[in-house]
Amino acid sequence: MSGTVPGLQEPPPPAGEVPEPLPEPARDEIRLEAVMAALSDPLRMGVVRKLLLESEEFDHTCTWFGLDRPKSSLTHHFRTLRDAGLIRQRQYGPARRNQVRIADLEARFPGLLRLVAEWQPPAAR
Amino acid sequence: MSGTVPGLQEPPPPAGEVPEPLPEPARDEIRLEAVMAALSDPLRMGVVRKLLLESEEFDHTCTWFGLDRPKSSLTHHFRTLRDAGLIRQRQYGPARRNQVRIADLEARFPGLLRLVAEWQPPAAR
DNA sequence: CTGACTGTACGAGTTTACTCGAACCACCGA
DNA sequence: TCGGTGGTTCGAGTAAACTCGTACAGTCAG
Repeated sequence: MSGTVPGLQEPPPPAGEVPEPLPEPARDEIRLEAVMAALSDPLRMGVVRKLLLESEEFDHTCTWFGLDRPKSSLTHHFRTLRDAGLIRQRQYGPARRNQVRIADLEARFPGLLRLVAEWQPPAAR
Repeated sequence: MSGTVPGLQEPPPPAGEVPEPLPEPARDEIRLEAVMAALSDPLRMGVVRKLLLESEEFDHTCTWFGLDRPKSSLTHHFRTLRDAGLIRQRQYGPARRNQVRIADLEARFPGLLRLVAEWQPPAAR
């Protein structure tokens, strides 16, 4: 595809046991208004959408998304997504890999992820 | 049901011609992230949910919702909902009546209104 | 051990949203 | 004409969110 964005190629996580997820709300604790608030930011909406559309077999680190923001900003946004229950984060050595909690979200708010996947960014970045 | 909330009984709008809607985004201009931001506030989520569940033949004024907030606050929240494209407002004499833009929202974000209708408020007010 | 890599924690500045009082306006009925 | 009702606008205070630099911590390869 377009080769401008770095990091689209990323090695899979080291094979072996899967680390435990970082602290996150249980399925029944995910609140719709918190999910809405998390998705009201275009950057975060784009993160979830990209994970839904382009992640293949394995989950990805924060740098895979090619966002040109400082690391502390990315930490903030990914933590917001995790606190809202949208993504799950696992620590693979030094890297932290992200995936969408598809089963939990589909069970709790069916159809919502489809809207995110079909979302059109306001301006092509 | 519970008789604590005032204004559940409300007369229908005066019969006759229907006023034009107040300025609002066209169907294709409704942005998902703006809708999410509007629904991230529990008060506004409750407004849309109540309209979906309890409005019957006609649309309702702001006081029908029984919200104990100053009028200027309600103006702010209803304007936020209208700017995001969630509700349509029409001026009936001195009163302003609200309805959910069901057809527009269902066409643009199918399934989203169902999530709002099934939403559970964090604490029963 | 040292450096590269990924990411956190803290703190501060800036912006945005929410909240509300006060003054005002339009309409309607008596 | 005079309230009462329903709602707006302005402005300001407060709270929350976003943004980011700096410093630091853990892992891994050499």
